[in-house]
Amino acid sequence: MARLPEYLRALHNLAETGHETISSEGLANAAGVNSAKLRKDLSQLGSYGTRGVGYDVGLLIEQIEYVLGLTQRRAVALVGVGNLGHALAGYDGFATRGFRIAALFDADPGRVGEEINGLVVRHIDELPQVAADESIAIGVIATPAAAAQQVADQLVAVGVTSILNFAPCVLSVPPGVDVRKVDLAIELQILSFHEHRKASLTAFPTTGGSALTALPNGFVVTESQEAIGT
Amino acid sequence: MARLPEYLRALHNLAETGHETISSEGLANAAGVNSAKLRKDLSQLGSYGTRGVGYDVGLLIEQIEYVLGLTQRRAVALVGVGNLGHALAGYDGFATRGFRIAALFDADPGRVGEEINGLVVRHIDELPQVAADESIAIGVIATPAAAAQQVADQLVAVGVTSILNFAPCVLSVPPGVDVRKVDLAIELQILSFHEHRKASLTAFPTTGGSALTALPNGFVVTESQEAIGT
DNA sequence: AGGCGCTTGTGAAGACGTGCACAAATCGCG
DNA sequence: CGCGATTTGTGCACGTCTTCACAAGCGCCT
Repeated sequence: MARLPEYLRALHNLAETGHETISSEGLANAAGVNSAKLRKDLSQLGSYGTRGVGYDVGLLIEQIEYVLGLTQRRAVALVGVGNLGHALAGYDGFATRGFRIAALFDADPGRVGEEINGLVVRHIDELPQVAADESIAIGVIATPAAAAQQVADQLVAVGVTSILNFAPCVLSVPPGVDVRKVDLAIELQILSFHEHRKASLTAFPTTGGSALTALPNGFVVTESQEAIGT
Repeated sequence: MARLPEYLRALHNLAETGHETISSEGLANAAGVNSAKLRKDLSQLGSYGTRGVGYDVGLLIEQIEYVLGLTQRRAVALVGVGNLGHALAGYDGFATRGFRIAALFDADPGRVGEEINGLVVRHIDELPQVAADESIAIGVIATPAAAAQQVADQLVAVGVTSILNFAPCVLSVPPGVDVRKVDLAIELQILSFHEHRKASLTAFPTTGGSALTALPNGFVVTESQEAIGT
């Protein structure tokens, strides 16, 4: 389930503040979800808490990390060291949450050789050699949209089976390869939609706005703050 | 609907390549969704294509932009000019897709005064004055998790009603304020989960892996490449 | 003018996720 | 040792989203 990482983060917070056990309601609050949903998610894990007491924080962390495959520190290849790629290369959230950026690549010869956070940027053509040394299963694409598909093909060719794509385009990959897409502009556009809806609702509180302003069969958006699918 | 921005991007691509009309199936392919789903989404818009022909690309772009509230260029305030915030401030995808970064803020005096992409970083305490000048409805939080809640409160206090949160924590905001969260590490962890699942499936193809490796009532994940909710 | 092929829009069925409400289980205390 | 307070795990019902399949409509060609 896609909510597990959120639970995991909340659990780490709780562990740091000294909690040894946590009730489903407490954890649900910390993760921003319904407590019944959380219990159902955790029950699917097969892991069990203790009735009357709650869940053992340490044990639950172990379980979730195991299910997420975080017991091994996974090597990630980052392609595209532009504006965004630069920030990603320096983002310590990856290192602290189970991942190791193993190599940086770019197609621009002007960027090759640059050192970021202790890692040297290599040319994308060196990808096969690097992949032969390190077992890289996850690739991150932070290139312009025009280059993304080609990079994806190259990643797949060297055995990458999971791709995190920041380029605003749809990638086509063979079956068995997972792609997750993060489009920052789309996130803002969704917020803009909410803004627009709110504005027209206050303007025409009874009608819900014109047929074009708000959608005919009124989109009622409940629980926000959840940007996770699949 | 949260898929509209994706359609919009695909439509812009089509417009640039000279298409004047597009069938639901063609657009569905470009956006990476099912054609029936796309038709249903568009029919809810109230906008109509022409049977036997398809949708008018230009008209559809107008309609979607209107529904998303992109007819006005929205002003965005970005708080936190660290690693990630720096990249966001320079990300031209915002400017080209309907948004204008109106102001940059940070709490670190050492960063105040720095100029990024033509904008000067101001101290977070100046937020009320800036908000008085410009009508800012959307805020982006790119601070460390420890500061995020406080920043969110400050944003809400000056009238921001939509927040895009990059900090790995849950924000609590009053009703009427929308929050979308993007956690880069979580995206990778979800991919890691897929990796783990794939690895155990190939190891034990018949059983689907041990009860802990893969989930008991096997998660079959279809259609990936969709990271949008709400 | 008429028919044919193509495409939209939508009804209906099915899958899926969500939340309630309660039984089962555990701990602590008298 | 037993009882009550508390919390998990889950059956059930409900609403939403997805997908199929097809009728209605439009343009083009003869």
